[in-house]
This record gives sequence, structure tokens and C-alpha cells, in this order.
Amino acid sequence: MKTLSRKDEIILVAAHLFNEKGYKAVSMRDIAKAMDIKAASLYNHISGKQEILSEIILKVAEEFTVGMEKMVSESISAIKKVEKVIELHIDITVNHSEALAALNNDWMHLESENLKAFVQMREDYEENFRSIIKEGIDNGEIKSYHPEVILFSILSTLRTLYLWNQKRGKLDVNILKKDMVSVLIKGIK
Amino acid sequence: MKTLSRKDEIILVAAHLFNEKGYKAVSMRDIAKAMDIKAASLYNHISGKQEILSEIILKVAEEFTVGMEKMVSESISAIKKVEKVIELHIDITVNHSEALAALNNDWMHLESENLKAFVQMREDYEENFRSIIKEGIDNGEIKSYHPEVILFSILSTLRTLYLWNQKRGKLDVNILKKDMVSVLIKGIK
DNA sequence: TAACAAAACTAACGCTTGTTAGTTTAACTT
DNA sequence: AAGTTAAACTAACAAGCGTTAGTTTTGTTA
Repeated sequence: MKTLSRKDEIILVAAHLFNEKGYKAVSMRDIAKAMDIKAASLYNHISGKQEILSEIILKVAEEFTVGMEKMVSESISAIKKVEKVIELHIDITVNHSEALAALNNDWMHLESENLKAFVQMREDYEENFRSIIKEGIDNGEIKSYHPEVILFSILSTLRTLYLWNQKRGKLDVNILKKDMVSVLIKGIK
Repeated sequence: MKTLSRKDEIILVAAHLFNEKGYKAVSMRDIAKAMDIKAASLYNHISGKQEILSEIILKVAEEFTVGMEKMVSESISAIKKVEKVIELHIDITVNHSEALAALNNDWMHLESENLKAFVQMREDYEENFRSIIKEGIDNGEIKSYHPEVILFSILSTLRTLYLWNQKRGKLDVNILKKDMVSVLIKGIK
């Protein structure tokens, strides 16, 4: 068990608060109080509120990017790739559930370079996923529905997974992966 | 074309701003500026910021509740009910896309009675949907996956629909309904 | 045209916000 | 024991917040 730096502690506590009320509704004094120190003391470890937000969001965003890029170059079927995307999301969600709340709801409060970097990563990610689906449709692996409908129906589910994971008692990861892959790919009927 | 009351105009403008930056990041002065008046003038029409939020959220929440309750009492198959839930969400999304952003992201900033009312409605809604799915599994219409996985994978997609509808060029409503029902029920494989 | 109501205005309030400056305490290293 | 550094503190700032009070303008009705 690695010990956390003070900075990492702040980021962890902040992520927890952002998860509950959103970035704009959490003050530096709120974060400080949760750590039992005064707000000004936070600045010994971080440069400002914005740095906290970008550390939380960009760190997980990079995990998605790396995971996706590792996958696209593999020579496996399109359906298999979709399965791997699902599993990637589940793994990241289990480990960074609270950071995902910020990523989903507070990304627009990133500033300048941070914002640009995030938006770029998200666009690339979606484009990669879109290509996988189109490839699957072209070679007959995937039914020929509007690709955008398939893309967003799967991605919506995966992106909101963190909410459900926090609610009702954290379903077992492996059962989740198995049923999720089935439901999203083979349907419910 | 019915003319809007000044109050309704404020609510519409506010919903638009909340959609972009979230409730806490939008000030009364922001809303006023978007209407070309001063912040204090808003109070001739509404009692405060909280009333704006609750009008936006609770109005659509009631549409969902009414739609769902009309459905549960119908004597149609479980799958048919799921289809109707999907269509209900699509119809509401098309008409109130911006209000849905507030409903999804800012409901936690509702206060006291407003918050209680919302949470109750949402719980009832989910419970109704859960019952439909369980009924479908029990009588063999729906595959026997973990009901919670089915519930949240469909509901996640429907709840985030407003985001995708705002992005890429608003897919035609009827194509959307048709493909969406197919993807969510019959799968993509 | 006088009266009334609707809807805007200016000015200010008390409070919270993110952040800075300067200082003190606590904990290691020599 | 002295020196150094990490990490806390107090105090304050300028700006922004939601909201109120009181006043003026605008538009409709009698």
C-alpha cells in the first residue's frame, strides 16, 4: 500500500466532494474543512482550484485514451473490440468512480489548455469507437442500424455506469462484465 | 403560437444557460444579461433562483411521471411497455432537451420540498420500470439477465439522449425511435 | 387624460468566493 | 543543537453572489 502525497490526498477528497455537489458548488473552504485544515493551507500543495479539477479529469481521460489506442491496433474482430471497450469502461469505473463524475459533469469548467486537451481526447475517443462500429457493420458482424445510434446507446450506458455503481451495492465486477456485454451486444429479447 | 409570459421567458433563458454551464455556475446577473435587463428586475417575475430551477426540473419530471403511470395500467406485453418507455423519453427529449440537462445534473441543488418531491418521483419511476422488466423476465419475454443491468443500461441511454440530440444534427425522430427500440431490445449483433 | 399596473431601474446589503502575503509550528537532517 | 524544509496558521484583498428596498419608466385601461 503506497502512501499518498498530501497533494494526492487533496485531489481524492476534492473528487469526493465534486462527485456529490459538482465543481462550482464546492469551495476551497469546503475542501479544506474536509481535510481538517484551513483553505489557505491547500496552496502549499496545489496551485489553485483549477489544478485540482484538471488533475482529476485529465488523469482518467488519459486512461481511456491509452486503453482505446492499445485496442484499435489489435487484430481482432469488431465485436471483440466492442467487448473490450465495455470491459475498459467497467475497469476504470470500478477504480475511479468519483473522478468520473467530474469528468462527465464538470469538464466544461476546465480552462484554456486543459479544456482543449480534454475535448480533443474525447473527440478522438469517440471517433475511434465510431470506426470500430462502422467496420463491424461493413463486414456484417454488426447489424446495419444508424451507426450513431449504436455508438451513443452503448457509450451512454458506459459513461453513466459510475452512477449505478455508487448506488445499489456495487454489483460484482465479473457478473457485471458478463451481463453488460450480453445486454449491450445481444439485446434483451 | 401561444405567447410566453415574462416568467416563462426567464425560465427558458435560464434553462439554456444551465444547460451550458450548470446551475451553480450561472448567476442571476448572467440570466438578466441574457434577457437584456438588470438582475433585480427578474424579481418582478420570480421569487428567486431556486424557483427557476424547480420550475425547470419539476415540470419535466411530472411529464415522465404522468407518461409512466398512464402506461403501467395498460394491458400490453412487457416488451411493448419497454418500447413505450423508450418512445416517451424520445418525445420528451425532443421537446425539452435543455430542461433535461438541469434535471440530470442539477437536481441535487433543489431545496427541501422541491428536492423531496423530485427524489420521490424518480424513485417511483425507476421502480415502475423495474417492475416492467421483472414481469418480462418472469413470463419469458425478456432474457434472464440481472434485472438491474437491463434497467440501468436502457435508462442510461434514454437519460443521456438529450446530449446527443444537441450534438450531431438532431437525427430524425422517427428513425431514432425505430433504431433505438431495435438496438436496445434486439441488440446489435 | 388621469389612474393604475406591469416591468424596468439604481443602489445597496451582508455573505461567500478564490487567492495572496507573511508568519508560526512541527518534523526531519546534519 | 542548529539549520532546513514541509505544512500549517492568521489576516486580508477584491470580486462576485443572491436578494431587498425604493423609485422611475412604460403601457394599458377607464
